Amino acid sequence: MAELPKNYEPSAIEPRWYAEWTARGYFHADAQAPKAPFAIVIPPPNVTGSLHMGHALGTTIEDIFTRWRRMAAYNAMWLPGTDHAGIATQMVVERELKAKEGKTRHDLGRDEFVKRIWEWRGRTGDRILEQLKTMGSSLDWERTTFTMEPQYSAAVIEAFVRLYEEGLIYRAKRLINWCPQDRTALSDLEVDYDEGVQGELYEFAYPLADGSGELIVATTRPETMLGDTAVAVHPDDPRHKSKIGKMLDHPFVDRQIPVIADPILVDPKFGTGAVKVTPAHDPNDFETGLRHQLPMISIFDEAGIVNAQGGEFAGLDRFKARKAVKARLAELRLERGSKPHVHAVGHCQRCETVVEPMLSTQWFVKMEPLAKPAIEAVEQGKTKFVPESWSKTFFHWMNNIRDWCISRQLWWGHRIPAWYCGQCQDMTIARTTPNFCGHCGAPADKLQQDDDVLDTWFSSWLWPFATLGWPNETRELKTFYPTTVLDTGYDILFFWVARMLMAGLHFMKKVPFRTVYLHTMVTDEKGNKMSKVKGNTIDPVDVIKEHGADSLRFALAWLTTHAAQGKNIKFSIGNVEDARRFANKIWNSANFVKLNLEGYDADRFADRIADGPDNAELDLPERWILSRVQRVSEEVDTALEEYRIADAAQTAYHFVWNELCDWYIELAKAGLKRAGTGPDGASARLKIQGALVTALETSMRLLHPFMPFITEEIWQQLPKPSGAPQSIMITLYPVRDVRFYDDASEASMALVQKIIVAVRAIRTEKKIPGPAKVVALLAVTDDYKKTILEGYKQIIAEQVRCSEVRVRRSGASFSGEFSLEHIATTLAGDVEVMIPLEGLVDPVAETGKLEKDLAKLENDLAYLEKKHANPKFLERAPLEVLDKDRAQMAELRAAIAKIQVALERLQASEKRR
RNA sequence: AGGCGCGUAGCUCAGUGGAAGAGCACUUCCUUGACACGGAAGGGGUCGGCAGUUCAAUCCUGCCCGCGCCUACCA
Repeated sequence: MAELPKNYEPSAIEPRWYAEWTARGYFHADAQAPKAPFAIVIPPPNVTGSLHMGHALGTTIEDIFTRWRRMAAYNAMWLPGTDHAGIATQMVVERELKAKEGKTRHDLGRDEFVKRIWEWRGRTGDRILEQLKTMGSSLDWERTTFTMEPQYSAAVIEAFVRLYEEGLIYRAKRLINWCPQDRTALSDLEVDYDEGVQGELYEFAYPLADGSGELIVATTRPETMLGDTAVAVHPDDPRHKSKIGKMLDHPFVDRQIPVIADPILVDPKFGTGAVKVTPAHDPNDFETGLRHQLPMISIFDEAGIVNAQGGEFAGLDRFKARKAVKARLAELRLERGSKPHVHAVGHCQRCETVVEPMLSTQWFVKMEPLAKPAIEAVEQGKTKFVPESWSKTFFHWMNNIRDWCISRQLWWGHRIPAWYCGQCQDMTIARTTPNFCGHCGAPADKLQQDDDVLDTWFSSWLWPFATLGWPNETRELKTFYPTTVLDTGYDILFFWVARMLMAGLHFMKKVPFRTVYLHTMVTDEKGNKMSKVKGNTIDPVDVIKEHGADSLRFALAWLTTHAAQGKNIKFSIGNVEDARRFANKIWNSANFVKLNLEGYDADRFADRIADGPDNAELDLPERWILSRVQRVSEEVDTALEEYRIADAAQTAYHFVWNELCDWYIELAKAGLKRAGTGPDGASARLKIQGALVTALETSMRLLHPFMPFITEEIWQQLPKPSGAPQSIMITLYPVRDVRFYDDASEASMALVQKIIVAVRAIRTEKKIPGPAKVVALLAVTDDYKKTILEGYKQIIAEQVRCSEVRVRRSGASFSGEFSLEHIATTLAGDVEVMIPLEGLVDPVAETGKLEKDLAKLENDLAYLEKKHANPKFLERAPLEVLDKDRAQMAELRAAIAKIQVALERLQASEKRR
């Protein structure tokens, strides 16, 4: 058999297998298949997107779950798709239009511009989906969905119309978040608050109209005074009480405004105790305006420029207006000072422009009736959060939910299905373009459709069922809804997860997913958010090119613990390099196995272990490794069931590296050497080869969800019994086979390992070079251990490269066999391990070392004895603890006795000298 | 301001009511036919501080000190 290349080269393997899997249709799940369903829908990346570490993490997690369940014979379906991403996409195309043609979207007009976006999409394709393929994602590509495609759009409109008919969608003039740059409304969630912006609290005076004085107000936004329609004071504030009801002169516009009393808005302890009220540009003032029926005067246009209401300041940008207003107030001697003030300023999530609260007619979803069932569903455990602590955050937001502004003044998106009649002014809501006004019957040409489109999230919240054919009652929905797991970053818990729960319960009457797995954010190694501007990004595409998708995936899986809130995955390329070393280790272990398969017959070995290990006449190392691989399989499977991804990955890693490679392969080398190449050794060879292949093959299946490519490549090359499947993807995931659980062999092997380590430690300590042959003497306390060690002394000798191992009962003397003054001694548990080293052992140093060991053991024993001298402990501690302690004390006493014997021996030889 | 969470080996992080673990880094030795992207043997931690509950606390409770995140309208 050809030797594999020395180092693993992922680039030679990964694309080939992905193509093969796709061609064989392994990723596709048949909705008719008579298997238990397992479904995940991908959080649809933006069409404009390019693969970043966040996608890589989510993809890795989702593919691990999907492959794992697929291998457990579930009907595993992982649904791909992309989001039209309203603002983001429109911005990209607008920028391109500007750069290439020097035009704005208004130059083209709406229809032409939307056409250009579709063209752009056709040109760039779904680049992000192609990138997901390089990750090894086993997505069911036949089900790829785009949120703007006709079928999906119909679902969005259906949802809108139903909610409207149910009275859960309404159109109203409200104070909303407005982005003057993008010139659109934003939902509350789309506003990011910059905490702690250093600003100023500016004070100026409004003169009382009756000339009886003035009222000083404090504000962070002086320019909004152009829209003031009142000044509020606290009704019980003695400083201002007398002014309530009086009028104030506005210095710049021809208007008098009242002094009103409002205990909600005004905190008398803050500022001057008087608050200017601008109902059209501040949420609190808006509420105050409603309470007092104040006029609401908008002073900005949609670009944030002062409008005609601003009198002499009309035409100025908001920030220029601030300076101008302040300057004029100073001129008029109305300025009353200012002090530094730290406050929060809202920015547009997309373009970072300071958001302007504006009075505007928009569409809203009434959220409370939708939130209630979602809260109940989570309370009742119909959907579970992992980690569980996120449910608290969820409840907090859901219990304080506010109506959702869903209209956007964009061109790219699902246009609101509302038509306004030019004849009767009434509004018609319809699933398809109406031919007549629903109210007065006016013909279509009198109808004008609403210009606005829906918030992108209004389409995404339908994702788990709209992708499966809703509103039609499809077989897909029946099979795959509710989906099993939703995996996403915690950053979109409110944007997406909470809203999907609400939509799913409302439209499908069932939760959209059983489990929400919230993963953390990936940051750079210092914990900073990765950003192109900062230049600290790690591009998964580059990482895959250089190190392979398997390494990237394994690195991420290794780091994916149940992360605490507020903690991120600090990622560096070093993590990938570590994973790559692991891939290389696997590769070379497979190489070793393949090089040692002379004459191996997989069918014969399969027959041999068909009834478990007892009838197979296996030796200790084989019984041990086959037992271990089963236990590890159980551990990994359990960890995945509990969403402990890092634990699963690390458990498999440690098995492969530390047990299979470091121990079993070394034991197998010796075993194969012993068996030789002749016919006499055929049976012994078969058992060892079989154990090697079985352990490695099982490891490949265990690791396949984490590292799909390398495991497939190696799996393909391993000999398998006839009738084996064509691909590792369609094998069964390893589940425990308890017949191979072998406590006795594991215990024996643990003892053997302990002794091997002890002998090696002596050799290292005494600086005995490799080839030097030594004899190891073992003194044991009981016959059972003596029997075991007698049986495995050859194995020990092979592993520590000594010429001979002799075992005696403690007390039985080795004297007469070796010169006792030159023996190095150490303990492996309670087994005394001695190596006679003529001329290499300094009796004084050896005495010192042993005394140190003795002191530690005595200290340990004293601790336990003291504990056991406490009657309350004996009375209240559970039996297992007592037993464990007692066993430990027995072992300690035996060990102490051994050291004492060794010390006496040294002293005796000292005397003789 | 409220809520959630974190503080464990030099670094990044697991973990458990019964005298602490991993990866990387570090020290010494080893190119013996799977792998130097390797092997062997090691060093290293009063588990943030103080009190309490308990037979027993790194783990539970309270307070304190540092730090992160989320939500919120303080002019």
